[in-house]
Parts: sequence; C-alpha cells; structure tokens
Amino acid sequence: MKDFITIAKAVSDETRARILMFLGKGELCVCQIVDVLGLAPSTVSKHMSILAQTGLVEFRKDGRWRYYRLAGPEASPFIRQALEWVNTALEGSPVVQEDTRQLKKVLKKDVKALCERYKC
Amino acid sequence: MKDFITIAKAVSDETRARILMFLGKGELCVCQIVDVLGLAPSTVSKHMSILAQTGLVEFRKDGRWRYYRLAGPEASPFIRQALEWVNTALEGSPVVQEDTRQLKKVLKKDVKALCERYKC
DNA sequence: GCTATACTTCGTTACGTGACGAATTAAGGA
DNA sequence: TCCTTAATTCGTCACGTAACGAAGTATAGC
Repeated sequence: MKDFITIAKAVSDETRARILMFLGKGELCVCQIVDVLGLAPSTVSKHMSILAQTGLVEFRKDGRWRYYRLAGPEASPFIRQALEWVNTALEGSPVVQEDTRQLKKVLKKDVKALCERYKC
Repeated sequence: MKDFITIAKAVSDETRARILMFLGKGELCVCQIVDVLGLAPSTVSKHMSILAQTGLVEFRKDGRWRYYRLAGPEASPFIRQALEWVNTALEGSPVVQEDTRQLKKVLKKDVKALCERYKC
C-alpha cells in the first residue's frame, strides 16, 4: 500500500508528470531538464530524487553530469503500468506538446552553453 | 493535463484508494463506508465528493441514503485504466484484506443499526 | 592544490489538504 | 407540521509539499 501511495503521489504532481513524458524521448541531464521546465535547479533536483526513489526513473553518472531516464523493462510491473497510464493519459496534451517543442530547442544547444545560468 | 492531475491526486490518498478497493465488491451507502473506515461522516463525505467529481465513482440516491459505486464501463478509458491500476497494485495488500473483513461485518448489520453513531 | 561547475541538500515561505465537530440541508415518518 | 436522521457544507487546525536561494558536495581541468 505504502509503495502504491508513494508512486501515485509522485505521479500526481504536474511538473513530475511532465518530466516523465518528455523523458520518454530519451535520457537527459539535470541541466537540460531545468532548461525545458524553466525552474530552479534545486527544485528540479528534488523532483528527480522523488522520481528516482519511487523507481519511476533511473540515472547514470557521467563525470559531473547525472543522466536520468525512465525505468526500463526490468522495473516492477506496476511501475510499468503507472508509466503507461501517465503516457496514455497525457499524450497529445498541449502542455506536453509544448514541452516537446522546448526539448527540441534544448537538444540543439551545446550542453556547456546551458550552464551559463550558473554564472549569474 | 488538469484532469489527469485531479484523478492522480484523488487516487493518491490512502483512504480514497482503500474506498476504491472495497467499493469494487458492490455499492455502499455513506454510513456503511464510514463504518468500514472508522472515520467521521464529514470526512468520508468529502472523500466521496472528490471521487465522484473525478468520475472514479458514481452514486444513486434512495431516500435519505446515497449509494456509491465504482464508475461503470461507460466511463472514459483512462478512468477505467486508473481503476485497473489501483486494483492491480493493491489487490492482496494487507490493508485491503483487513477492509474486506471489516466490510463483511458491516454488511451483516442492518443499515438502521449503523446509524446509532449519530445518536451519541 | 585551486578554481569552476553540475548537482544536491538545507532552510524558509506560501499554499494545499486531511482530519474533526458544528451547523445546514434534505427526506421520511409520527 | 414537527421531529428524526442520512448526508453535506463550513470553519478550524495540523501537517505535508512545492517553490526558491544559499550553502554544501563532488568531479573535471588548470
């Protein structure tokens, strides 16, 4: 029960649902996610740690970067079911479409260029 | 998106998830649900109105009683998918099993007898 | 080692939400 | 008509949570 509630709460935040949708297109580092969402890095980091703790996403470290991706086929069936539900419910949603557009822009940028935000 | 978040939030409360599980056994009036959960009628009423507003449950009025049931086949596909997800995730859960036991006791009682609570 | 930088953790603030009892509404029955 | 009662609505309180910036951690490059 506890696991279910944790996953359901993780999914029921709009920002996290958006992240799950555009993360379906491929793995991203935190600074790319920050750029798509337009939120503070600390906020995004918190969201990613919540998603990772539930098992909905996984990550790999590469130097200073941390790349997040959706949980793979080895994840528990009901994690998979949750991801499928989110996907079914949200594909075609205007918010998700706009995020997809934004993601394309972000992917064109050099990863290094993204980090100018930290120089402020 | 908004609909999805509303439904996900509705489902991500433990009390409401429990209600959805034992409501699968058949329709119940509010006072029966109150008796299974052991919560205040006002609290249960609020939960039911949240569930009804999302479309996860429906109700019919019969005199002073209001009978709630799970959404039927005519509900939107992704409401159905949500209910299936909850069911898959929670069937066999100890909390749900205990509620099922409690429900059996409640169903043995006369509906009138349940309402003694209001006389206190 | 030092600096820069990608990310996380911490502390604060504002807002959302679940619990309850009291008051209100609606429907039977005397 | 008045009373009882099933259920809801309202007001309040405590707690959870999402946002941010500041501070801390870890890794790459000089």
